[in-house]
Amino acid sequence: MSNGKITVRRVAELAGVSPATVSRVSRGSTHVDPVLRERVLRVIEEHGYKPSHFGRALAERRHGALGLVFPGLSGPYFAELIQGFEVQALETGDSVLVLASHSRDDTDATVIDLAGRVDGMAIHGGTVSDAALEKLCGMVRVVVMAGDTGPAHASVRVDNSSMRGLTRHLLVDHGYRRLAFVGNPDGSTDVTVRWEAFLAAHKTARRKPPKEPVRVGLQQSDGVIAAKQLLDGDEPPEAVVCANDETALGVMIGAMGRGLKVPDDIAITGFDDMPMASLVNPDLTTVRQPVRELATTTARLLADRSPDPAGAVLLPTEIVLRGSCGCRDGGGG
Amino acid sequence: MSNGKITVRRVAELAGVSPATVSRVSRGSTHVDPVLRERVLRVIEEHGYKPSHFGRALAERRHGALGLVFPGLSGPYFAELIQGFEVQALETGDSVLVLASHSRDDTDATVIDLAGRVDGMAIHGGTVSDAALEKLCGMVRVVVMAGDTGPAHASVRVDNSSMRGLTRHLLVDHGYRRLAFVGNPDGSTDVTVRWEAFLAAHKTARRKPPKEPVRVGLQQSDGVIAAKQLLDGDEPPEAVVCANDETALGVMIGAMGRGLKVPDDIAITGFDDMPMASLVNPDLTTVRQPVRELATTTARLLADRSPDPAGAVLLPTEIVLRGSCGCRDGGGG
DNA sequence: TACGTTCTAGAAACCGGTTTCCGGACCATA
DNA sequence: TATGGTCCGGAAACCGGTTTCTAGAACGTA
Repeated sequence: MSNGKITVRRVAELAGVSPATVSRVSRGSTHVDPVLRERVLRVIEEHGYKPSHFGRALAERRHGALGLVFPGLSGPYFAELIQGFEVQALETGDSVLVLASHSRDDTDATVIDLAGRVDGMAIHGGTVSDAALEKLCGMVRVVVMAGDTGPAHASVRVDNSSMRGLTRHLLVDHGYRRLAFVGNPDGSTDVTVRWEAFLAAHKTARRKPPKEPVRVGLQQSDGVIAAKQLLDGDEPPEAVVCANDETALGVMIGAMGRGLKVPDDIAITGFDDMPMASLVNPDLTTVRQPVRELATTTARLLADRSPDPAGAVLLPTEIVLRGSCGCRDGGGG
Repeated sequence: MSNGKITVRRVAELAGVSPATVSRVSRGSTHVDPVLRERVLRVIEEHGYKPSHFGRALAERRHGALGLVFPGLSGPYFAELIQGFEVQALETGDSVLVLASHSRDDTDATVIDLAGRVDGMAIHGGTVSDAALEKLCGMVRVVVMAGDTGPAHASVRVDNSSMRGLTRHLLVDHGYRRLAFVGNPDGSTDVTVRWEAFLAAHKTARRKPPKEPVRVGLQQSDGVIAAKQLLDGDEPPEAVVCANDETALGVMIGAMGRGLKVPDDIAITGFDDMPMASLVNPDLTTVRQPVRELATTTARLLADRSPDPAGAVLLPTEIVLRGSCGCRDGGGG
């Protein structure tokens, strides 16, 4: 009925009490005479009074909202991330403001603006410039996820070093010679670290350094593009190490489309262990990372109003050996 | 420096003017003496004054934010949707609050709460109950996207009836007998309409009604699950019509994993025309729908402060015939 | 009966901008 | 010089809750 336009003072008037009492009742806090409380509650019920977020936010000096900044979302990874973050935020009664716009240059200004309407911000690695990040830390509580750790902000990330063990597995256990890396190390912190771990594994195994990575995005379609580049050229690799499962699936689709057999003709690995990984044939060797936990931990850190400013959480990952690398040949079919 | 804690009155004090003048300068609106303006601007610059969204929202009686309610996001469709929506919202200076939580029962309450902090809400079809929707319409401007059209709210949707032409193509042009439908008609309005178009095409072609749909979700992994169900049973279909590209890809992966050839052994079609559709081998016959336009149109309708309350926008779609249905046999490789 | 304690409820200030209203200054014209 | 119009800037009210402060009532105790 009444367009949500009813205010404390109006309710107070209707119930014959003061605004203060209405506020007390609506917050359910301090002791109020049962008779008055009842009267106020009836008016609230009758007129559908909802306290305005404006006024409340202004008075409480808190927005009741968290910001979430992405590099442009796509794929199951970000879906899981946003969903986990949101569920956790709802838990504490916070709303979620997302910023997934892509253009890097105006993003800084947009991000700063966003900081003005939230109590805390979760920022995905590689999304904002260092200058902007520093400014943000001065404005609101900031948690960087899947990015660099720093002194001014807290961070939550996963242990990407499992990529080292996975690479070692391909080099040593399977004895593959030529490995290719698919993913852009300059694109995100995660990929940077995975690429470095890939390099390190080569060094440890005393192999000559691999070729330059195939610098593509993280979507399935990027995997198909990478496959074209890798498989149609001279000297295709024996194994393709992908920055995530999405691109690995894309590479696999590209390989199969060319009549190649996985893993006999070419081995492929991913990173994430998303649902599809265990459903393809052969099923995908990958690294399991706790994406949802990454999101919920971040949200929890932001909602937590404790004084400590920073801290670095590192979530464990686990290598999952399946058919696509050559283990259990023949796959799951 | 100053934790964003600086207020109009403080700036006014420092610049030796009244808060009113500061407000005027910061909004850049009415005529102010250049000398005073300059003085105020310098103080603003020096102390990094940013007007609080609280106060502004309260005074202007507008949040400067739009809500976006999803059934739980995943896949390129929702990624595109949220991104398009956000870009358009930023255009008008609005922030975006997303609600992607899945549990239907508490969602109603959450959605109502969300309505209290935004100026308008975009609601994806099949996300909230009719009762909640009605209540929302009384609170804020509402646009339903990809859902039912109604008298109280505006709506933007795509022309799903192309599914009818696509089905006809399979039945008549290719002469396939047994068609299977993958997707849950009770899951979303889009799928409902596509399923009905699928049925209608059978009736028009005077074929006997198809079997019950394979009721799975809209993700790639759901397609793999559907493939298992369809292909491992007796009497597999000659063609599989999927509710979207994601599941179609999943079915295709499942089919290939079983050694089947597409389209010779089994034809497959999708809906969306996402990037992957043209990259697989054979490339995917599908229906192109303008997802980004769906999002931007919705956001534009919400930002538009014109008085007309409702309206129904129907965006055109286009059948895209490629290799996976049997046209251009041999595919793109 | 008088005094002190406790508890409740209303008045008023406050959160931080915006905007209306009004007085004063400046300029032009009679 | 007097008067009318225009423009500018400050005081104050307002947006809608919350919270502190205080007055008064009720109750218990000396």
